[in-house]
Amino acid sequence: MRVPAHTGFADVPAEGVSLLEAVAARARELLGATLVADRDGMRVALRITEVEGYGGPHDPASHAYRGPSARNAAMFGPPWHAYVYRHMGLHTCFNVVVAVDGTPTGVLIRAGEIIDGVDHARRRRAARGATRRDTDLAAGPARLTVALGITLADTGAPLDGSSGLTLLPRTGAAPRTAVGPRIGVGKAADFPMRFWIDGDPTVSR
DNA sequence: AAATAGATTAGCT
DNA sequence: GCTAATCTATTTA
Repeated sequence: MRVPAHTGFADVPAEGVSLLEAVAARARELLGATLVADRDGMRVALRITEVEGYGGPHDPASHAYRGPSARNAAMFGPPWHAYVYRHMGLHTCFNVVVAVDGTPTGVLIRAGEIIDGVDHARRRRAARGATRRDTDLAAGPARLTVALGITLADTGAPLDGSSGLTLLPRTGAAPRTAVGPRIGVGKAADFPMRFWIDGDPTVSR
C-alpha cells in the first residue's frame, strides 16, 4: 500500500501501514453484512453498503489518534462492539470497533439498505425531518442511526445480540466494491479508506 | 477560561 | 450544488 506524502499518513511506520491494510480488509468484510437493531419491540435490519476505515494511532483523522478520552473510550475496548459518538452537536454516528492487535481502530458505517422494518425506519426518520425516497432512509451515517434507533447509550455495547444489536457477517460472495477517499474528513482525506458497493442506490453521495 | 475545528444533514437555489 | 444550523470535545492561553 503506497502512502502519498500529502495525505497526512506520511509518517506512518511500516507496521502502521500494515495496520491500515488490516483495517481496510475489515471494512471490506463489512460490506454486505447485516446489522439488526431490536429497539422498543421494533426490528430494523440493515444491509451495509458503505463504510469507512479509521486507523487509530497512525490515522490523524481518527478519534483515537490522540489517545483515550471520555468520548472514544469504547474504541479502546474489545472488538466487534459499538462505538457511538455525537458529531456537529446533533448527529449520531455508529462505528464497529475493530481492534487489530489491540490497537483502537474502527469502521464507520456510513450507509445501508433497510431490508426489514422499513416502516419503523421511515417513521423514525420522518419524526426528525422529511424523507422522500426509501433509498435515503439510511444514506448517511447519522441518518442510519436514526433509522435503526441507535443512540449514544449504545456505545460500548456488544454486537452479538445481547444488547439488541446484532452484526451478521455477509453470507454470499464479496460484492463489487468501489474504493475512494473518505468524506468530510479534513485530514488524510486523499487516502482511500472508504468502500462502498458499486452502483448501489443507498450509498451517500 | 476561551477558542476552534469538526467522521453531517436538511433546505433552498 | 451551496450554506446555515448547531454544540461538543479537544486544544490553546
